[in-house]
Amino acid sequence: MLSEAERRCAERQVRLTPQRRRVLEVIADRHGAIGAYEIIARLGEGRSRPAPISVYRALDFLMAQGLVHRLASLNAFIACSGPDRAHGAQFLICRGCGVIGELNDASVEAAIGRAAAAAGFAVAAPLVEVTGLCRSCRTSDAPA
Amino acid sequence: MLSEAERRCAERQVRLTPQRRRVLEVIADRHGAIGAYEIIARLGEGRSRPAPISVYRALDFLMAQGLVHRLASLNAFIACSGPDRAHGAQFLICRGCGVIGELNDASVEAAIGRAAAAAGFAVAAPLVEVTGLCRSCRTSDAPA
DNA sequence: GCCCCACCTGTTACACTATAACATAGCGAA
DNA sequence: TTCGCTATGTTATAGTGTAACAGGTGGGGC
Ligand SMILES: [Zn+2]
Ligand SMILES: [Zn+2]
Ligand SMILES: [Zn+2]
Ligand SMILES: [Zn+2]
Repeated sequence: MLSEAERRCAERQVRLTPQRRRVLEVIADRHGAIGAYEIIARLGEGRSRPAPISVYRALDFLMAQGLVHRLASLNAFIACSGPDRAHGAQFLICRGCGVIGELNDASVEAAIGRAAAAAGFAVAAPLVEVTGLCRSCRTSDAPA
Repeated sequence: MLSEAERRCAERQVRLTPQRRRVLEVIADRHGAIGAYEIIARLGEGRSRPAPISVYRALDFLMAQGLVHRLASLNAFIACSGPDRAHGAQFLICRGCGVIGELNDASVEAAIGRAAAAAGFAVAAPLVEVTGLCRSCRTSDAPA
C-alpha cells in the first residue's frame, strides 16, 4: 500500500515527503476512519507534536493524489482502498461497529450522473456516504 | 411552507414552538444553505442573541421532523424542498454560484440500495451530496 | 559554483462548528 | 395542585479547520 503510494507519486512527479508519508501510514494503520486531531496525537507520540495546519496540509496533498478520502459525515479521513483509478467516493458506514467499506459502484455513479444531467447539472465530485448496519452487526442485532 | 410545517408538526403531535419556528423561518428565507452561526446572528438582530446550543437544539428538532436537512460537506443547513414524504437527502451543490438543488431521485436511492445489499449492508440513511456546476454556471463558464 | 524560484514546513494565532452539564421555566395530565 | 415531561437558558468547553507570515530545502539555469 505504501509502495503503491510511492509509485503513484513518482509517476505523477509529486513528492511523497517523509511527513506526508507518516500521515499516510497513520491513516492506513487504522483500519477505518481517523480524525485529524487523532493523527496529530499519533504523530506526536515520539517526536514533537506537529501543528494542526501541518497535518491538514499533508491531508490536502494525499487527497489530491487520491490516496486518502475525507468522510464529511464523520469529519474523518480514510485510506483509499483502491487508489489505482480515479473515482468518486462512496462509503458504507456501519453505525454498529464503525467499520467502513468503500464501494465505488459504477451503477450508483451512473444513476447520479443521469439524475444530475436531467437537472442540467454537471457533476464534478459526487459524494456518497451511507449509514447503516454491516452484515455482522445486522445479524447480531436481531430484533427483540 | 411554514403552514405546511405547522400542519406536519400538529399531525405528529410535536410542538413547533416560537423559537423553533423562527429558526425554520431564517433557514427558509435564505434560498440555499446557511450555517448555524449565521442563523444565530440573524436571530440576534433584534432580540438578544441566542446561545449556540439553543439553535442546535432547534435544528435537531427540525431535522427529526424532516423539515430541514444538514449538508455535511458544507457544515450548513437547508430547508427541505418537499417535506411531505420521507426521503434520504440528495443534493446538487453548485460550486459556481452556491445554489443548491434537492434531488431525491428514486433510481439513485435504488442503485445505492442494490450496491449496499450486494455487500450485505442494510441502508439506514443514505447521504448524497454532489458538487458541480448548475446549468447557468456551466454555460457562463465557457472554456477560454 | 551561484542564484533564483518553486515547493515544503514551522510558528503563531485565530475562526468556525458543536456539545456537556446543570439550572430554570412552561405546560398538560392525574 | 402537584407531578413529570419537554423546552429553554447559562456557562463553559470540546472539536475541527485556516490565515498570515517566516524560514528552510532542493533542483535547474546562468
Ligand atoms: Zn478510494
Ligand atoms: Zn458493523
Ligand atoms: Zn428534503
Ligand atoms: Zn451555479
